[in-house]
Amino acid sequence: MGATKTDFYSEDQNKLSVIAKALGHPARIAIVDYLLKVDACICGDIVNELPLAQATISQHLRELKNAELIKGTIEGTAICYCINKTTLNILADYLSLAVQHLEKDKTNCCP
Amino acid sequence: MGATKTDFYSEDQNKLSVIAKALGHPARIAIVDYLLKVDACICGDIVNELPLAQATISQHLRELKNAELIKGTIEGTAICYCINKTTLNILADYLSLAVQHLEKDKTNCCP
DNA sequence: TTATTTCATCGTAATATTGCAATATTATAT
DNA sequence: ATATAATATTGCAATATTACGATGAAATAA
Repeated sequence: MGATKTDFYSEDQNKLSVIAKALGHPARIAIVDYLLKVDACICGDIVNELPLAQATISQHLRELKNAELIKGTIEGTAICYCINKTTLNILADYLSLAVQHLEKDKTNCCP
Repeated sequence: MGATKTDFYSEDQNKLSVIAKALGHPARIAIVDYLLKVDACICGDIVNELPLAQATISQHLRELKNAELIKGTIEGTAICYCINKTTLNILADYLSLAVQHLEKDKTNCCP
């Protein structure tokens, strides 16, 4: 056991969970923060920003890329990463709607 | 190896990753979806909604509670769960700001 | 060609997650 | 007190994640 029953859930649910999971590690939040800060697509100086080995950073970047949260293009010797707005939007929209829905809701149980 | 270096990251980064991680499983997205749908704090009929054993659901609920994404109060024999708007807001706000920031940004590298 | 630089991948160890059956806990009903 | 109902916890097996050193691949520089 230990394998997620992906088949059962809706596409949306699976997609949302993949995006959330990719953000579910402080290093990857830190990478996103950094990419937001430098605004452009500065690349692997991320290694200098985090206390992790290059191999580990590369692995985290791959997970962000698998979740389509970042995209990257080869730029000479380096690689240029930047945030994929579209994917970030999917989760952002879901949460906005959820919060909005809760805002309207009067039932204030579970104090 | 295999233990996350929590110490290095900011409180915000850790908090955000904990929330995202809790949403990083389709069953837990499905639980949140269900809690949003029923609007009130209907409880453990969640077991009938998902193809998982009661023990597994309980475990997922515990993780959502640890991340403070849901709160619950004892209601007779049952327990009444509902979404914790405050926590959902933390991630929602972060993503909204990120998207907003990207909107402004002209640099459209990484095509 | 031979470095050097930059990033990716492989192999491996430590740890965490997922899922379930079995059992425990807690409150209500009889 | 005993039974029932709803949820939690425990123990365990399967799998996934995290992190790193070592090595590989590709482009540039010497």
